[in-house]
Amino acid sequence: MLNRTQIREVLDTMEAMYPDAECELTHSNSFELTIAVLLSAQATDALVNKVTPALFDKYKSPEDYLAVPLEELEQDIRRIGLFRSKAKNIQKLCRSLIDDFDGDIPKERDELVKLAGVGRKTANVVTSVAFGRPAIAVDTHVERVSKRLGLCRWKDSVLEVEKALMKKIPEAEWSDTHHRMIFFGRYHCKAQKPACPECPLLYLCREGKKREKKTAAG
DNA sequence: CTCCCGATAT
DNA sequence: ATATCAGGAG
Repeated sequence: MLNRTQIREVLDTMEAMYPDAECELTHSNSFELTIAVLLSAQATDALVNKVTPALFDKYKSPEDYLAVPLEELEQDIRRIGLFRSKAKNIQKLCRSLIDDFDGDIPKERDELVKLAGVGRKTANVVTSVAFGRPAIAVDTHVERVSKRLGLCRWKDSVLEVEKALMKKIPEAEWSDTHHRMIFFGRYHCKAQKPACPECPLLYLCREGKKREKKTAAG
């Protein structure tokens, strides 16, 4: 586990690497963002961004998504994967937006998670990106990076990772750090082929040092 | 815990 | 061929 000084070095290094890291899901309002994040479960942002332009052109309101048969919406998002459950969740989400939330995406996480297909991670993204609330959404990248660097314990659940990060990172830096960790994980500390040899954080990374030994021996 | 699931990288 | 991708529901 990293100490205070090391955590500061991690935050500063990531800021230097990705000073302008931000949400890469294309969207023009909180409703589109929520749909995009829901669709991005177990899919890459790049793929979601290929599908959403036509999708957002066709469906502009909750009513629009409810006006077509489920099968039609399924076909419109099929390429993203998990399309049956996602299509069903989108229509359920739109129904409850109209019935329970006056047609608007709620701003609080506790309200957001009541929507179908919206769990804690998606709610954190929406409340943070769309409404500027401080939050750390722990996705696959944030979890992997946090565990490799030692910002949390290896055995931590996703919620425990989030709590560890919120405790160790100043609240004012939550949202920026969150996006920088996404970029760091997506483009540098990748799941399959991490760039350890050229990593500025290798000196304090348990996992990176292990990998260095491995490649040196093998 | 399992299931959902196509696209892409390795 | 297999792993992974801005997870969530049952």
